[in-house]
Amino acid sequence: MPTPAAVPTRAVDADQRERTWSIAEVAAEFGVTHRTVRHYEELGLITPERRGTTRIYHRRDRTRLGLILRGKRLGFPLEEIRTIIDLYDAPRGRRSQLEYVLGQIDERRADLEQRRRDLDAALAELTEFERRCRADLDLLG
Amino acid sequence: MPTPAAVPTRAVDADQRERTWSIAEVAAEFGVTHRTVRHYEELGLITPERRGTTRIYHRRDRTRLGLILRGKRLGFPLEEIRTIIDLYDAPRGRRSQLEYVLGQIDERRADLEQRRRDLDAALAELTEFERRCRADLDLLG
DNA sequence: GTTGACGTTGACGTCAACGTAAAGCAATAC
DNA sequence: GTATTGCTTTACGTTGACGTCAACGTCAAC
Repeated sequence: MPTPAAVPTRAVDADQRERTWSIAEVAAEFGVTHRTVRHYEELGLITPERRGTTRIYHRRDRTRLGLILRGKRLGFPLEEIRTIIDLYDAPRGRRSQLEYVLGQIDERRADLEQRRRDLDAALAELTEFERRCRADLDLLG
Repeated sequence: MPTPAAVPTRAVDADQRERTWSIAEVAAEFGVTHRTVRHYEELGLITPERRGTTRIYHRRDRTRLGLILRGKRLGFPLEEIRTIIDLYDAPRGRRSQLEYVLGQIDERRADLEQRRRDLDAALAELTEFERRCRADLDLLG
C-alpha cells in the first residue's frame, strides 16, 4: 500500500493520471491526422473532454485510439470497431448483460481465429514461394 | 510415373485440368456476386478466357479468386492484392528479377507478421476480458 | 417464335473513410 | 497592434469497392 513516504511513485501516478493531450499531440503520436481523430469522434469511437470548444484528450482516449488503429490494421471497419470497444466499456452488472457480453466475445474470437488461419496460410505460402525462389537462384550459380 | 495403364488417375487429371466454369458458378462457389467477379477483372486481378463474349473460368482463375478473397478477409486493398498475386506469377528467369521478388517477399512477410502480432494481442485481450467477465458472473452466484 | 435463364457492356449510385479548403476564434510572439 | 500558431466548425471532394439499373445478345425449352 502506498504511504505518504512513497512520494516518487505517487507523483508519477499523478502525472500519468492527470496529464492530458491536445488533438495535435495525439494525432502526431499515433501517426494520423487531426481530421482522422475527429472523424473517429464523429462516429462515436472516442469522446474527448471539451474545455470550452477545445478537445482535451485523456489516457482513456489514447487507449481507445490505440484499439481503433489496431482494429484498422486488422482490417475491421470502423463501425465494427466501435461495437468492439464499446463492448469493453459495456455495463456488466446484470447477469443477462454479462451473458450477452460473453456471447459477443465468442463471436469476436471466432472472427479473429478465422483471420489467424488466413494469416498463417498466407505466411506458409509465402515461405514456400521464397524457398522455390531461392532454389531458382541457386540454379543460376 | 504414369503409364498408359493408369487410366483412372489420368482421367481425373484430365477432368480437373480441363473443367471450366461460368461466372455464375464461380460467383456462387465463392459466395460473391457476378458484379464483384467482374470488378476484379476490371482491376486486372483475374483474366478469364473469352469464348466469343462469354467469360470462361479455369482453375487458375479460381485459385486467384481464392487468393483475392483471403487477402480481403485479411484487410488488404485490392490494388495491393494485385501486386501480391502478380508477384506469384512474375517471371523469375533473371537473377535481378529473382532478387527483386525475394525483396518483395520480405516486405510482405514483415507486413503479415505485424498483423499477426496485432491479432495475437487482440486475442489475448479478448481472453483476459472473458476471464474477468466470467469472474463477475461467478460473483453473482 | 417467344419466353426465360444467363450472359454482356456501359453508366450512374452508394457507403466508408477520410482529404481538403474556407472561414473563424483565441492565445502567444514580436 | 498585428501576425502567427493552433484549434474550431462547416462543407464539399475523393478513393475504393462494389451495387444497381438499363439495354441488349444468345441459347435451350416449351
